[in-house]
Amino acid sequence: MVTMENVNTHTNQNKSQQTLADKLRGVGLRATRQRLDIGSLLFSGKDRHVTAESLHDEAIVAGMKISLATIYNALNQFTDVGLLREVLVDPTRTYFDTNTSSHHHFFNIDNGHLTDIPHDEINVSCLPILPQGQIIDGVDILIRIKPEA
Amino acid sequence: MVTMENVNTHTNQNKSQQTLADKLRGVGLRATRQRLDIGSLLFSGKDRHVTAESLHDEAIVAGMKISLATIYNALNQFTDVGLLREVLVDPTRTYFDTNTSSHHHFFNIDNGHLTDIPHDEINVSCLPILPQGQIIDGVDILIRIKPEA
DNA sequence: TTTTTATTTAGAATTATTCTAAACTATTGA
DNA sequence: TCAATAGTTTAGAATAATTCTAAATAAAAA
Repeated sequence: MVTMENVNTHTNQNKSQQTLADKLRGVGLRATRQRLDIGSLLFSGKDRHVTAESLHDEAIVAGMKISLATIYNALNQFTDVGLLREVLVDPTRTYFDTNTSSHHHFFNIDNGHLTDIPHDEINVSCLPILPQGQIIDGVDILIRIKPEA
Repeated sequence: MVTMENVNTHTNQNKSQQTLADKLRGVGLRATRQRLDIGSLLFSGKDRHVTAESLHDEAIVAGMKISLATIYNALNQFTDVGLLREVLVDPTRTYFDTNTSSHHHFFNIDNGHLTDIPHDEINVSCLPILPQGQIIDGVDILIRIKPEA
């Protein structure tokens, strides 16, 4: 029996889900429905900044059946394997960034909005002397901005 | 009656507490015993990075009678008036820095140790275009370091 | 298939932090 | 100096983000 549920509709959605499944297996994670759903929200084009809560709300609105615990698990796993990156801006909640390339952030202290600064638009010069025997793991630059006047 | 408790012992401790009292009144805070105690731990020479918990532990060891809630209150008030500065390095707890001048941080991801980078040892060039109508409130640079090899 | 191993999830637990409201203390002004 | 007032401290409750537990479920392997 063929229903709408098992017909392959050949949409872009399907195609990107397929790619995503490979991506997940490639990092040693099973391509479960929940992870594919989360991935479809996170990795469909534009870069995003989400919290566990915001992503869960979004998933629910999109009609996905998924628990908050699973969102937390997935965000942490995705971060562990390098599919996401944590951004520290607010001590009360963790933000995750789908852009894992080297770049920095503007944080609007007025409305809590976070935006990327392209890598080539900022530059740290005159790097300080590192403590003995230590090497750099990463550099995070956060520019807090606010409305003029 | 004169006891050890109300004799002025003319120590450096006393002197710095006096200065501190003025500092507190200068920012509109009453110079209570608790705030003086906390201040004596925070502002006695070298710059420090503390959490509410670590400072409370330290105060207890020093024999000070002070509640954790008061530590939280004081750290937040001191931050509000510019005597301290918050540093975001760990999503699970807030660090406070007694160095409020413009500077940045090394964060040792191996042991969680935080150290200052003097202002003149680091430098951001080529500042990115700000979103329309926004101005910079501050710039935080965090360099994550780890043991070599 | 059947078995094994990973994943999901509800709900409990944990943890940092804030809140509440009552007791206390510094400051003000008579 | 002393009472009135306004700010402070604190125990303990409350909150909120996140993790944990253990049982049910689903994916992969045999």
